[in-house]
Amino acid sequence: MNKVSQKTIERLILYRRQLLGLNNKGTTSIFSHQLAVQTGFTSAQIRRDIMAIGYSGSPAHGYDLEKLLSSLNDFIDAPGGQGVALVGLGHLGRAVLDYFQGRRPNLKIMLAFDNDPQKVNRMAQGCPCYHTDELENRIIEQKVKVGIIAVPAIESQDLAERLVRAGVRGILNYAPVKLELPPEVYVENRDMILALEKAAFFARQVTI
Amino acid sequence: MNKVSQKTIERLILYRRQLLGLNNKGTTSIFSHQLAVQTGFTSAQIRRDIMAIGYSGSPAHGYDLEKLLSSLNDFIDAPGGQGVALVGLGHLGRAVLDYFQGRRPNLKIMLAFDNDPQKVNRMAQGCPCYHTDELENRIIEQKVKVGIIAVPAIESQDLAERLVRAGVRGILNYAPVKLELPPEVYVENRDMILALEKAAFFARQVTI
DNA sequence: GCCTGTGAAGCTATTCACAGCT
DNA sequence: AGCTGTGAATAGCTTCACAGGC
Repeated sequence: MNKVSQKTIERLILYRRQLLGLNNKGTTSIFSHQLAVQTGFTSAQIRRDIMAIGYSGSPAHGYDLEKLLSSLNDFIDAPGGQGVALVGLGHLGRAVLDYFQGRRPNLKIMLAFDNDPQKVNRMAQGCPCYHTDELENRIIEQKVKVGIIAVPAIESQDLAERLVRAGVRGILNYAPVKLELPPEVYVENRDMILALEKAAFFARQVTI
Repeated sequence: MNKVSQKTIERLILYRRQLLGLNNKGTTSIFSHQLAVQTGFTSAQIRRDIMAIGYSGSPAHGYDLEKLLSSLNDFIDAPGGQGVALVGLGHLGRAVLDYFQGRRPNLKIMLAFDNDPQKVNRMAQGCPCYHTDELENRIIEQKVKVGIIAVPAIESQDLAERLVRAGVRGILNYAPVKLELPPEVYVENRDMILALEKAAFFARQVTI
């Protein structure tokens, strides 16, 4: 039941989000074709993905919302929750906090780091910010395994290496840089410049 | 020679970035296996991609850097350059300006929009910010075809529709929302929350 | 010898389509 | 009748491996 592709995980996360919304509205069950309309995937795709996490619906009533949500949570979330370290508290770092903080009960940005004395030793959206000098110590102390790189390109490789040395195993990288890290470290690249160049390219293509 | 997949375009953009760096250092030609090491793709992949844009190297000298760059530019960029409209000048919008502005000569964020009177009718990183009420008029006037959604989730659908009505054909969407837009509009989703959930998930998996 | 360009093979991901259930 | 679960088919993407050229 384990070992799921990156694409599948992305969809599972989106299903969960959609289902949480429905759950709040009082819906108690759903068919794959309904979720398909709401998420933009095909119903066959959804059935395959749900199969992959080992949950089964019933042909008569579709998927039980509560149970499916709890299967999704079990699959996606870490048992005791996960802490995240945010490196860089510039506009991007603050944007990440704005968008994210409090959104996922099992995932919390527990530490932020920056060099700016104006930011160091203050709270930002419920998250303490420390000087980058303290990065290794604080991360080891808090046993954080997930990091976010939100610093300028030039600083990103060095800080990523320091995260990894402190035990981080998954990095969300916003800098437009290919990080060179040991292969066991997972890197999710969200290159801000690439994204815009790509959108601009396809704005000119005839879709359809 | 046209019609290239999303994945191919992403790689082409990264090749170009790498090659621009080499060009500045005075390199004049490169073999696919060298670019492979520098970018982390395979040499066969690189040769296929370069084939797709209709450029040919020589077995003896590899790819001529100047010529390959100019083929890449011809393929990736719009002939007269493209203007971009940024909707939302909060932390995320400013981060986009910080990272992007001045990076690509053929792509310029020409307009920003926000509701905050503190921001309206001022410049931010060389880009004028107008009130959101002016969105349609300004975009039509400037013939902008690319938009960036950097507003809270709740506002994103409405603003995306307004962009499209004003003629925008490609949208970079940072909000954690599936935008419902006509199929001819290209949407590049960069859901900030999904990215972090995904990185957290794979931080726990045994890569390799 | 060592490169490029590329047909063919191999993989991965998605969709089809239907048996089986209620 | 209308759903799920899933084998089989298809589509899409990447790598292999080698002919041909300098």
